[in-house]
Amino acid sequence: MGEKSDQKREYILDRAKEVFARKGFLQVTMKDIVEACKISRGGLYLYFGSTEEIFCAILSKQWEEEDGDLASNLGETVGMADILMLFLKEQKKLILCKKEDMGRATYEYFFAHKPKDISENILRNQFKTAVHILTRILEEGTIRGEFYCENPKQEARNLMYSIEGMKICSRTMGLNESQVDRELLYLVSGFLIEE
Amino acid sequence: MGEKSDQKREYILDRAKEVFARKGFLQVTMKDIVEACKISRGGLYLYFGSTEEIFCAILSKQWEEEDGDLASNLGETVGMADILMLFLKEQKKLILCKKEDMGRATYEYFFAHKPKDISENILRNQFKTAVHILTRILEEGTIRGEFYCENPKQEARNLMYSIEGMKICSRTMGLNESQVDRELLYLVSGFLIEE
Amino acid sequence: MGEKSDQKREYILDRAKEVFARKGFLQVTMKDIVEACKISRGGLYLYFGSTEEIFCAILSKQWEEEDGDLASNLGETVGMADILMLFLKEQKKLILCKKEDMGRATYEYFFAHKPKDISENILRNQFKTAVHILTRILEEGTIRGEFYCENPKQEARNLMYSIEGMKICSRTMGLNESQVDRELLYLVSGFLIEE
Amino acid sequence: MGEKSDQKREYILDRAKEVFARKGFLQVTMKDIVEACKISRGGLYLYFGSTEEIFCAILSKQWEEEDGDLASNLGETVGMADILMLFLKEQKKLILCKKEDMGRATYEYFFAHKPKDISENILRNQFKTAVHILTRILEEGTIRGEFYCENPKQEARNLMYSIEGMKICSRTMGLNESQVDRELLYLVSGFLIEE
DNA sequence: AATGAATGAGCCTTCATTCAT
DNA sequence: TATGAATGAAGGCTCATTCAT
Repeated sequence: MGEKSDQKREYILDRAKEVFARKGFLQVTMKDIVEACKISRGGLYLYFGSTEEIFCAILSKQWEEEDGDLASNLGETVGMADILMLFLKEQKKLILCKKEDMGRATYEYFFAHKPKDISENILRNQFKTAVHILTRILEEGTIRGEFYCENPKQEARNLMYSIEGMKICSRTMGLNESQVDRELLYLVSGFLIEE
Repeated sequence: MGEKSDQKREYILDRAKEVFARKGFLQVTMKDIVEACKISRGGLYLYFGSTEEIFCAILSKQWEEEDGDLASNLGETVGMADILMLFLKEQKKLILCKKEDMGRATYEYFFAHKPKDISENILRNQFKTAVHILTRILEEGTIRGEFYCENPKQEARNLMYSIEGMKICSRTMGLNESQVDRELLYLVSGFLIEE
Repeated sequence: MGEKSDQKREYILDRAKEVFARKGFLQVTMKDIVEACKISRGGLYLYFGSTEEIFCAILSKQWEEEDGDLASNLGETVGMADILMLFLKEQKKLILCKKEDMGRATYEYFFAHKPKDISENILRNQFKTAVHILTRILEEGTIRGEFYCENPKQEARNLMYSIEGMKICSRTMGLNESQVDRELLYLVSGFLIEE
Repeated sequence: MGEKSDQKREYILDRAKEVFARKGFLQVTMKDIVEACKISRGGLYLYFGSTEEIFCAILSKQWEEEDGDLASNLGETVGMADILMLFLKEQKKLILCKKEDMGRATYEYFFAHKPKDISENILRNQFKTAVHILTRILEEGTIRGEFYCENPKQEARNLMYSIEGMKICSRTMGLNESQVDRELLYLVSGFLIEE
C-alpha cells in the first residue's frame, strides 16, 4: 500500500474526473470508470466503493488544491481592478465551459444530495470563499479609490449570484462569449470608477 | 381516439410531472411513471416512447399554459412597482422550491441535451420571455417615474441571471428566505425610486 | 394475473423444490432456479425476490398439504400398532432420504435463520404436530391394551428426538435400513405389548 | 519450514475455527479467514488451498485432541452414575450451544460431502466413539448394580440418537435448558436404579 | 515465506421494451 | 386500445485465485 496505492488512487481520480466532466454525475457507472482507467472491475472496488465515493474524493482533492489561488495576491502592489479582472476571467472560463470541468456533475450531485451537514457542503464553501475574496477585493479597491462601493459584501454576493446564473444558463441554454462579456461589464460598471 | 386519448395523455403528463418534480429527470424510469399513473406498462408505450418524450411534452404544455400570465397586466392602472413585486414574488417561490416544480428535472434534462436547435430550447425561450417582460416593466416604470433605469434591457438580464443563480444555489447548497429577500431587495434598490 | 400466474407460481415452486432437494438451501442461487425453470432472469423476479422467499413459499405450501394426513385415521377400527407402524414407515423414508426431500435444505435454512418469531417456525410446528399425533396414538393404544405406556407425551417426544437424530445421522454419516430398523424396533419395544 | 510453519498453521486453524463456529461452513469464504487471521491473502494460500481443506484440518486436529477424554476415567472408583452424568452434562452443553462450537459447520460440511470413504468420516467416528464410551459406562454400571440395562450397546445408541436429535432441534427450532433436562432425565430413568 | 494488488468470473437486481391476448 | 407477463441487456458487487515483488 502506501505510495504505490496513492499513485493509483490519483490515477483513478484523474480518469474518473474526465468521465464526470463528460457525462455528469448521475449517468456515470462504475463500469464507465473501470473502462476509462483500463483496470478490472474488482480492481476499482479496491480503491472506491461507488461513483459517489469517487466523486467526493475528486471534490475534496479539488478543494484542497484550489485553496488560496487568488487570495495570495491580495495586498500586492497590483491594482485591485486588475485582480478583479483576473478573477472574472477565471469565472468566465467556467461559465463558458472552456476547461471541461465537473460543473454539470457537481450540480447533478448536489441536486440529489441535499445539504445535510451544511458545513460539509463543498459547493457552499466554494461560494462563500469566492464571495469572501470578492469582498476583500472590493473593499481594498474602494479604499484605494479604484471602486465606489457602499456595501462590498452585498455587491460581492450579487456578483456571484449573477455569475452562478450565467454558469447555469450557459450549460442549459447556451451563452456565447460576447453575452458573458456584456453582462460582466455591466456588473462591474456599477462600482468601477473609470479613469 | 381523439378526445378520449387526449384526456389520458393529459392524465399521464400530470402524473409524470409529479414524478419529475420529485426525482429530477435522469433518475426517472418508465416504470416510475407507469406506477404513478397506475396503468399498464404497454399502455404507457401507446402514448409515449421514453421518459424524454414525456418530459418534452410536459415542457411544451407548460410553455403554452404560462404564456402571457403577467404580460396581460402590463398597461393596467396598477403601479409598475407592484407588478414588479408580483413578478419577484413568483420567482421567489421558484427559488425556494415552495411549489415542487420541475426545476431540477429541467436542469438535468438540458444539461444532457445541449441546445442543438437553439430556437427549440424552451429554457432559452422562458428566459427570453422573462427578460422581455421585465424589460417592459422597467421601461414603463421608468416612464412613470417609479424607477430610474438607464438600460432596462440590460438591467432585466442582470436581474434574471441573479435569479437563476439563486435558483441553483438554493437547490444545491440551500438558501433561506431572508437570504433571498436581502438579495432581491439589493437588486431592486439599484433602480427603485423610494417615495 | 390470477389463475395463470398461480399456475406459474406453482410451476416455479415445483422446479425450485427439486433444486433445493439437490443442493440444499445455501448453495442455491436465483440463477439455478431460473435455469431449472427455463425462464428468464427477470421472469423469476416477477414472482419471487430471493431464494429465501421461494424456499419459504415451498415450506408453507408443504405445511398446508401435509395437514391431517395421518390424524384423520385416528379413531378408526384399525389397530393402533398398525397406525404406529404406518407413521414410522413414513419417518423411515425421511430418515433414509428415500424420497429426495428438502430435509437438508430445511436444516440449512433454519441454521442460519434463528427462530425469531417462534410461532412462525415451521420446523417447530412440524415437530410439535408429529409429537401430538404420536401422543394420541400412544394414548389410544394404551387404552386399547396394545401398548403399555405411562407417559405417552414424554414417550412421543423421546421417539421424535431419536428419529430426528437418525435423520441427521443418515444425512451426515450414513445409515442403512437395517440400522434404522433395529433402532426403531428397540424404541417401540419399550411400550409395545407383544401378543 | 518445520516448526515455525506448524505454529502458523495452528494459528490459522484456531482463528478459522472461530469463524466456522460463527458462520457455519458454507458461508465462510477464504476472505473471512484471511481477515480473521490478519494475514495476507497469498499467505493463507501457502498453507491451505480452500475452506474445505482448512475445515478438514480443524476436524482432524479436534479428533486427535478429544481422544480418550472421558474414557480414561472408566474403571476408577467413582460411581458410574456420576460418570454418566458428567458425560450428559458435556452433551447438554453441546445441545444448548453453550460453547460456540463447530456443530452447525460440521453438519453443513457433511450434508454436502456425502460419506465417500466411510472410515474417514469423522462424524461417524465421533458417534461410534461416543456410543462405545456410553456402552462401557452402562455395562460397568450394570455390573455394579447402579443401572439395569439388558442391552447396553443398543441403549447407548438410542441415547446418542436422542442427543443428536436434540442438538439439531436446538439449532433449528430452539430448545431451552428445562426441555433438555426433562428429556435427558426420561432417557436415564429407563435404566437408572434409584437408591 | 509473505505480501497484497490485480484479475475476472459469477451472481444479484432492475428496467426498457416487446408481444400475445 | 389496453394489459401485464416475459425477456435480456446492463450495471452492481464479491470472491477465489494468481503473481510480481
